[in-house]
Amino acid sequence: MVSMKDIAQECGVSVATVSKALNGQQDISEQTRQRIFEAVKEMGYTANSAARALKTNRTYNLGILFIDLQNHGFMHEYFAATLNSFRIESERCGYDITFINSNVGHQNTSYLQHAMYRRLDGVAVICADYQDPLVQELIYSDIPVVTLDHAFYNRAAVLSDNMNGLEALVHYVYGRGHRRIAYIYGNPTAVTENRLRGFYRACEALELKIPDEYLTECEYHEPASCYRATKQLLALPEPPTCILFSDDYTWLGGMNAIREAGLRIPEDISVVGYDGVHLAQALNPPLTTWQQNTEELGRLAASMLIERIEHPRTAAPEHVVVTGRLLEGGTVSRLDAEP
Amino acid sequence: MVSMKDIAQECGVSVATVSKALNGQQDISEQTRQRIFEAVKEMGYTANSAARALKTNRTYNLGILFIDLQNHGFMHEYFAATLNSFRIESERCGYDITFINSNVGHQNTSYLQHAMYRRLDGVAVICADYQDPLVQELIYSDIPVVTLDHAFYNRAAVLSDNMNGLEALVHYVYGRGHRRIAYIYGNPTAVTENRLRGFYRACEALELKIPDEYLTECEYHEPASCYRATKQLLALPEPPTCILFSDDYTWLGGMNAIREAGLRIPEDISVVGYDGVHLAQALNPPLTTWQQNTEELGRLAASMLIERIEHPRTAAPEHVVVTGRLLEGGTVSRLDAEP
DNA sequence: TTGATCCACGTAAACGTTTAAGTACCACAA
DNA sequence: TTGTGGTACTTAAACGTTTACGTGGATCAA
Repeated sequence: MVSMKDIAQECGVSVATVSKALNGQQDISEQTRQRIFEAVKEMGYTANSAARALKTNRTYNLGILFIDLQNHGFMHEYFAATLNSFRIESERCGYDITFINSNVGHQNTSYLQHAMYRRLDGVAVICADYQDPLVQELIYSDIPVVTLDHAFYNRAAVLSDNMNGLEALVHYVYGRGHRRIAYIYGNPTAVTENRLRGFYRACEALELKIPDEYLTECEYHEPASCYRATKQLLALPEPPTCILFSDDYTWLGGMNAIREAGLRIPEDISVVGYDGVHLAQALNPPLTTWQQNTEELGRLAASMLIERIEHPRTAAPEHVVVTGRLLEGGTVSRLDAEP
Repeated sequence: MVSMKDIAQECGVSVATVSKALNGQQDISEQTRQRIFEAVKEMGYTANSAARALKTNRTYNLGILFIDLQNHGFMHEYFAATLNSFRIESERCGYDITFINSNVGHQNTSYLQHAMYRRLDGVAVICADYQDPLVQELIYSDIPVVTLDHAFYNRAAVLSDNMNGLEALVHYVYGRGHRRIAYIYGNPTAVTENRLRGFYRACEALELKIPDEYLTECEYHEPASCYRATKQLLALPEPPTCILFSDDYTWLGGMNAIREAGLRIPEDISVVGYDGVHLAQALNPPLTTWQQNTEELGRLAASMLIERIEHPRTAAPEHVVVTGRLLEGGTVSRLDAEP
């Protein structure tokens, strides 16, 4: 592989001169710079990132912690989309990304060790078990960190507005005349708890009395569990006129239960999802839901992280909230009479 | 950051001794080895991958070319799942992965240059425009390469059995009594052309005469375009009894058209997808489709690539075909009478 | 003429490893 | 005694960069 030494030899200059010419230093004459660039092209020189990293202590590599225990991997649209936009922004800024795992060189290591081994400039925690001590060790290390949907003290974070999102959804269906509103929420995490909080807040503001049976839990990303929960709701003596579902994917289980009961959407019952998954928008009618701004979440995570890497002193560890928006599909009817 | 030099000083040995101890060389006494490991733990030493790479010419980093022009990113389940299993297998073997792009250090470069800059040990082309000269430059470079769903001369490849898959689907619906079989295929790529070939082969073997109107194209990953194509099929004087769709996602457009026409699935019309997307299995009835073995595709791509990296002479550049399987959902009726 | 200034380049050390080759010491056989 | 062989290290060079500092020559003012 051709190195700077070869270029230097070819051009009859020192290695330092080649380095400076390629890095745009000012104390190189236009003539020799030209000569060097020509030689680089002709001989097919490519810089060696490892050597550069060794010398400069900068790898231009960002770590991503993306551990999902259920092993849906990139199949979860919310994370996939956020990850994608994180990647795009990183690349735009000249950074590559590396997934952090615990298998460095055939031996089991901690996430932090992996990050240190690769000398990552920074780390984004996109998806992980935040209770895991190994995750916390990484977050509270000396490496610049940004977390998604979880806020840590003195660490940067981007947060989707889960509480406001659910609040807005309740207000929306209320505005269309619904009073008997049920909520099938996902099993407890920081995210679902925030949504639940939003639900309560809206109910309080609207002075809505929601019976206990209207609030049920279902397993995250498990349509079958949602199917059962929906069935129970429909079997109530006084069933809800509108059901909020934990997320667009799980909702499919609910849809099956509703179809099976011979009910039409939205004529007989209204439904609302959460996420803005593509597929649910291809259905007829498209699902009314809350679309999280994944594009912005990923982009911001990357740019905040890079900011903290490149300007450690000026960039404070903020917690930024990204707002989503209502996707008004066709699954919420307008009720004229109030019960 | 603590380096080998610090460890050496602490233990009163040379740097070479530390290196050899850590790398499991045999000419180190058990005593000093112990001392060194203790110092490593106490002082918190982590090896520097850049320095190691510089010296050994091995980065234990695999490149992934994953360029989708439509920018669905990881949202496409087939690629997402394959990528995920590729990643898992790579990590199991001690490799990290790096996405190849064209933005190295703020300047526009070729894919090959990026790969060379990072000194990637090998590259997997998961998703890309294979006509692109920059992609071909990468594939025909000196770097070990494996491609997905495209075979190149003297290069390793893993291929999903698109032809057999579609052939099997036709045989399946034929076996259930269908004769008027339509196929809405995706716009031409190597993949869709193979599927179309499978369709023709099955028709030939079964001596099926398919009218021209039964074969229509629709835009890849565009439910709306599939919606229109389906509508046209349903409006024919003699509509098909079964429609094969290009893929599970696009099929949703077809589903809407069918629902809109007031037809029931599978009582009034049968449908078949391709891919085995999770969501389509959550519908009721679950879609009958061909499930590509993404887990195996990704795993094999990684292990073949690593094999070629670690044993360049013994590992020949094979083309391996991975077979999928029929997912028998509930969307194909059994026809008793033949038309 | 001298001395200051500037330009364009060279020198050399350093980053943290790996590894071929060398060496000091000891044990043991002849 | 000498020679041989093995063990457990050390030495030193090398990988490809970057960068602080040095330097020789040209220019120019006094």
